[in-house]
Amino acid sequence: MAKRRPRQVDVAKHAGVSPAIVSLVLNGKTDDKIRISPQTVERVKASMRELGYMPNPIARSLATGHNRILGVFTYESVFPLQSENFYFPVLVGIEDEIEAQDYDLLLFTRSRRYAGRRSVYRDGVNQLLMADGSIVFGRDVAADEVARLHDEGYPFVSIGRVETDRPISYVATDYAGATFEVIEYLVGHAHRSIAYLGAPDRSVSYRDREGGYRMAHEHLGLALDERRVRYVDPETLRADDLQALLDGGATAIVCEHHRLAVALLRVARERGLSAPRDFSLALLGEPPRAADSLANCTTFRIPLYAIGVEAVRLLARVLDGHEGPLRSTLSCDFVSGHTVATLAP
Amino acid sequence: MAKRRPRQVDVAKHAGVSPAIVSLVLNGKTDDKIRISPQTVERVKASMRELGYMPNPIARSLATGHNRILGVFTYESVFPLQSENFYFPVLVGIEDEIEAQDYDLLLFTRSRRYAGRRSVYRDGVNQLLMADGSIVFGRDVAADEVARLHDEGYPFVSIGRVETDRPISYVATDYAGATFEVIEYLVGHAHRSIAYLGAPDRSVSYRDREGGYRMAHEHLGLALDERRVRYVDPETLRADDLQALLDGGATAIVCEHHRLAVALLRVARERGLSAPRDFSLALLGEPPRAADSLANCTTFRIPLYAIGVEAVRLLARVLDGHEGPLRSTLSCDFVSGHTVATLAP
DNA sequence: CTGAAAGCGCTTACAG
DNA sequence: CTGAAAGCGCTTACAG
Repeated sequence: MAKRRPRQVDVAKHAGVSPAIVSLVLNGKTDDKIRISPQTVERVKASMRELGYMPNPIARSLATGHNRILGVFTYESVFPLQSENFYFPVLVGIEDEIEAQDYDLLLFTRSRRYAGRRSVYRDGVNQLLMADGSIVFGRDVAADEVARLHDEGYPFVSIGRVETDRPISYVATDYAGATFEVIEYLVGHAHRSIAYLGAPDRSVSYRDREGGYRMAHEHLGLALDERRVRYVDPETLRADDLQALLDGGATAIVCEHHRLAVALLRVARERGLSAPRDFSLALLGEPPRAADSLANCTTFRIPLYAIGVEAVRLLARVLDGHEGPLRSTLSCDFVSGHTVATLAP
Repeated sequence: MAKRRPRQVDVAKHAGVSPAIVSLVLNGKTDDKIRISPQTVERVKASMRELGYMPNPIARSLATGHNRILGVFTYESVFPLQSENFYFPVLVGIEDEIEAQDYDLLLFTRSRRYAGRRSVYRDGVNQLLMADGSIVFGRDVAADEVARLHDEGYPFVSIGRVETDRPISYVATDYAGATFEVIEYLVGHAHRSIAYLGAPDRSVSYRDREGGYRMAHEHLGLALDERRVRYVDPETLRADDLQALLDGGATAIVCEHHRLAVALLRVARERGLSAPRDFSLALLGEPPRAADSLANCTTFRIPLYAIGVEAVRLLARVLDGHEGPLRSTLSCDFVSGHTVATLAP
């Protein structure tokens, strides 16, 4: 049958040299200090061709300690290959840049199958080790796992700021700044009393937005009424909730999440209310295309593709030996939309 | 600094056993014939935890000869991660099934950078060797490379039939059958004289369609006029070409490729002609969403997602030791559309 | 039931 | 300029 592939020794024997020479010729280390006679090089190359030799990349990885493979791990429950997925453009950016950096791309799809929350560790074993380095992302990057990865010395970059005391590398999105800008815009339209509708789960990116909201109040000299900051599940949002905010004097509402905004518009309709007629509305982050009711919403655009690209760039630098954490924060583009009206004095 | 990761020997020493025992415990080979005392197992596990040991997957790959990684290589110039890409749904199917089969997914993005046509071989070296097996696809899977892969004994599955004498595994699309069905449909609408507009490049999938066209003529007892079979570049298609076909008696036209159909409708419009009023039109394969002018075209749907899934299934069987080539041919769904009219007698 | 050894196929100091 | 050897970190027969 198919006789086993020739190995380096076979080539060495065939060419009458030692395996080391074959390795050197293979890796083109023939010009530096270690000089091999041109005839020898030619003889080795001829033998390689003749025997149809091709080096085993696994063995090479073991010997060198790297393999030019970059891994991608997501904490999302579903791999972001579905193009409607929020993270899909990030993945495209990652892929493009991994190609540009001349790496292959390993998608850790296996891990998904293991119970409970997704985890980089399976039975306590780091699943990323096959790749030279990895990018991890998802709405909820697990701070403890990331800390452990760091402590192990595994090279990785997180997409999304992670709250940990470890000096990890990440690319963050400036949700705080973008939210600040939205509040500024509302204030520029004469709003002084802006309600904040947040998700019940206070993940980092949400808290960053809220931070921007609070900072804007401080910097712009607006009074902040805590009764106007509400965390609510879109499922349970009632028309009464909206009414209460408006009765409390709010003239504008910002929503952390598109589902909150959709729910808000729905309950508004129940009462015959709409934006921007009865209240102004801004969304803190781009809505998915499918959310028709938000097509013209005032919001900001998250640079998803660029985030993916930047993550790979940082990872490449880490792998090139950069010491210390590497961090980038990318800003969002404000989108004025049509759900904010100037408040009549 | 970060002291190097503990290896198996370290655990062995710590637990006072030989490395072999650690390996056995690690791989749970503790129940079969080789029995290790429960205390020993516990001691080893405790040592592993204590030292924070995690096995090196590369070393394991080298020793076992596999790593539960499946590769994906495309002959397309651009990786099909762009969601508008024809092959994108195939990739999604591949990814889903690779996950289901508990493998990781290695995307060979590196190869793209190497000059000329895309190739599995870089400087003569098979780039796929890192993965246990791979799926290759693209509009033009290189028959010579695929033959070589087969001769080397590398496990792979091709998406798309490949014309080679080697018994390779592939999943094909029944373009011939689908085209047959289209012709049958046209004949059912009283057409007897059906022109065939093909691409100048006669890649396998195109020839399969043409085969279906010819077979349909034979089986349905239709005369086939070779002057009605034309290979033409969509760029150079002229209104005169259409006119000539119609003057020659053609009442219906089938197009191999959506760009041909778009071009055909364009030149038709120049003459004030349209389908299905002045001629009937069918497209031999689903148009991309962006092709508005073909939104209602009579055509057939290519089961792209299912093709990806099936390819992974075949590959998994090959890796499970199945001997001999594995082949699947998936059929397309006819889409009646609105570009075919019944011919007045 | 456990240990010592060879092997997976490379690369890289280290001698000559 | 080239060879012999050790090492990368595992697994798997093979002895005991």
